[in-house]
Amino acid sequence: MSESKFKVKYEVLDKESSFREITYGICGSPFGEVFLAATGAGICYLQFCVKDENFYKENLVKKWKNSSIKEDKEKIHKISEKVFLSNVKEVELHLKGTDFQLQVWRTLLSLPGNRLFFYQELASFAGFPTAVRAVANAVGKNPVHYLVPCHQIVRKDGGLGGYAGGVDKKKLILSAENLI
DNA sequence: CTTTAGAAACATG
DNA sequence: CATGTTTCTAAAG
Repeated sequence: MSESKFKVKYEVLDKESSFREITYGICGSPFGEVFLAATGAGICYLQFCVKDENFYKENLVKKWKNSSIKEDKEKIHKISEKVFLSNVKEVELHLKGTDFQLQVWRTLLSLPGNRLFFYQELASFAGFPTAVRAVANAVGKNPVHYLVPCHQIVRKDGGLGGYAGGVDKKKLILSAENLI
């Protein structure tokens, strides 16, 4: 299970992004409910629901300023099946962030899925061996949970570190993938 | 209204 | 306490 990683294509946007139509919705997953959103190009937002729907909607609007969002449960449901019941290994992501963030996320995506990593290791791989804190910061900003394996990164002192969806969820996913 | 400067914050070691 | 980046706020221009 941990061997099969997603193949991910992703696209980078400028700060002044062009108009996008974003579809969003809430759906189930093996790890609880998720808020999922996608542009025509791919998934741009995926978070485990720990707050109410409005919180994520606001976030979405804030991040993708020039875009309009609309709900489409069916479409989102379809996407989620592709992600979580993955017979399909290829998923399209549509990420937006600073160069630094993108590089960190890219590194995360290239990580082998069969073991844990320390924040420090990640920093080295990303090319910023001394910028651990900055990297951790970027990891926290990752808009697409689970696909970008931010849960695979842990503290060096044995602690789990943080997780936007809650540390419990982090633990849950890790044990489901036999990494812990 | 747009740009700039500075400070605080951050999922660490 | 250092590290490097982002984000927020306040003050200019």
